[in-house]
Amino acid sequence: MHGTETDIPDDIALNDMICFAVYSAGHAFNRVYKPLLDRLGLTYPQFLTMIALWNEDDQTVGSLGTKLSLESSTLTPLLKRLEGMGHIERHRDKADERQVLVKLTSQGRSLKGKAEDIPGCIIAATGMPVGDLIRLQREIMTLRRSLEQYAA
Amino acid sequence: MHGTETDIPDDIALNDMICFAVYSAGHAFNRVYKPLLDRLGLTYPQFLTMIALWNEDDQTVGSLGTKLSLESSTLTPLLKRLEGMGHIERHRDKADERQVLVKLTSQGRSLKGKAEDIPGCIIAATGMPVGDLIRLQREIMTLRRSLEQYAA
DNA sequence: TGTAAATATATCGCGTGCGATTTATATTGA
DNA sequence: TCAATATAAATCGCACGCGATATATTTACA
Repeated sequence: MHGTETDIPDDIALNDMICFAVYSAGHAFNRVYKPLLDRLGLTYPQFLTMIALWNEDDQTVGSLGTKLSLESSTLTPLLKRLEGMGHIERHRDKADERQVLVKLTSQGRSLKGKAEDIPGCIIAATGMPVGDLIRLQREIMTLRRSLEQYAA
Repeated sequence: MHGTETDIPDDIALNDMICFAVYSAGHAFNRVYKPLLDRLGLTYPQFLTMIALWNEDDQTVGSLGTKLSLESSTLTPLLKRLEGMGHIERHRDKADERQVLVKLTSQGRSLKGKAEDIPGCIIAATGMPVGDLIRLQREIMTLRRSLEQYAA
């Protein structure tokens, strides 16, 4: 019995698994983003990092990690690449030398302008009304919170 | 204006973006799966591949790639690792030597038994009623299909 | 005060994931 | 038939993503 409202399927089928739906939808998003982000010279995680900085400049690596749910082992090399491209600067915090502060350069700030049409493209790509999209987005964030709570 | 039903936000905010919701929910699933799959000695993509084979043995690399939305450049090394563990065998198709057929070994088949409690754990981790989960899963698959269509 | 514990970031190894290319085989059509 | 084209996997380079560990700095507290 598959797909009924109350039973857990006896056989595991990829297309009935919510984790696989999320996994493959993530890949699908990446494929839509790829040509849009190529114009900016950014990867998708780099783009997310820039968004976090456009919203709040001068953050520590840890603060970015919390917002993006990424470890320093992922962020440090990524930030070094953004620094190499000239979009950000990294400096140890004078008040607490353990921390590294990440700041946008003027180049990094101005990149935001080139990204302005991207959200509209993504919304178009989903083929869904914005209201449905917002509702779905909130449900997935709720799911994420439950999973994080369970994993912790 | 954020979060209204009709407007595209002026400022891009991570927590309002459906792509980020999907991206971070995917990571959250991975963190929940990690301890469960460690018992099987599998990674999450390896687990998905085994599920595809438990449902239909003796598939080509291309068929697995279609079902998992993965390229041969991802699958080939992954399948070699599964082969190295003794879960599968890979042989060129006699009828069409371009294709490689992937078959479960008896060890690979019996691994399914050790995975039987995993779906229940995942459902518990989501903290959602199964009915809601199925509905959400279908909505995300619909989203995925739209994105794939747009990317193509 | 001075040492143990905690905190923040960086480094390393391994497994994805994909675009671009290569190699081998099969199909097509002049 | 046989050369051009198409198809299927594999290979390579690069960028995540994380667990485990290392390093540096700060905090706690005996």
